[in-house]
Amino acid sequence: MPAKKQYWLMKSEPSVFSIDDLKVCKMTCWDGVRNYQARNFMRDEMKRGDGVLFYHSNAQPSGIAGLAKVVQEAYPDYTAFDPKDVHYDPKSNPGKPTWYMVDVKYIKTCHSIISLERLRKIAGLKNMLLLRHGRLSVQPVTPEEWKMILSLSEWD
DNA sequence: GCCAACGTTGGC
DNA sequence: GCCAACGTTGGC
Repeated sequence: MPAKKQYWLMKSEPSVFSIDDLKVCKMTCWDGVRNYQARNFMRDEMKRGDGVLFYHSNAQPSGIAGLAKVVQEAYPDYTAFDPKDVHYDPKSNPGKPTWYMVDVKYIKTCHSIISLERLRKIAGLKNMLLLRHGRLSVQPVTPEEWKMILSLSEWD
């Protein structure tokens, strides 16, 4: 019996990497996460097949832009070892990696962005981590929240 | 282990 | 570009 499907929200600045970029390349490694809480979710809990809400941060407007799914479970984020990479971490050690990433695959795009402003107005989402701990870049989403958010938009 | 200084995220 | 929230660092 397969493990129960879990759900996540992952943030990206669309000026760096947007849902349209993911649509074009179909799949990407989610590199550059340098926060321990976010790392722990990716490394310890994300499983192949889990659903991902692709969130645009620092955007006009910020909000949920599309859906993706986890296709490869955590492995070391090699950008941490590359001095030329913007996400280089001089303290990390290839023999004992600090940072991990997963691979995610494009599923579909929101007809129009589900803005943060709109999410805040929905009673059933009051306890969503996104609305309570704004800065966490990888965070769990409950099945109820997932279902409710999917019902808020048409999807291409 | 405390906490001030500092850096980063991300909404606006 | 501003700045609040909050994570990290390092002196003690």
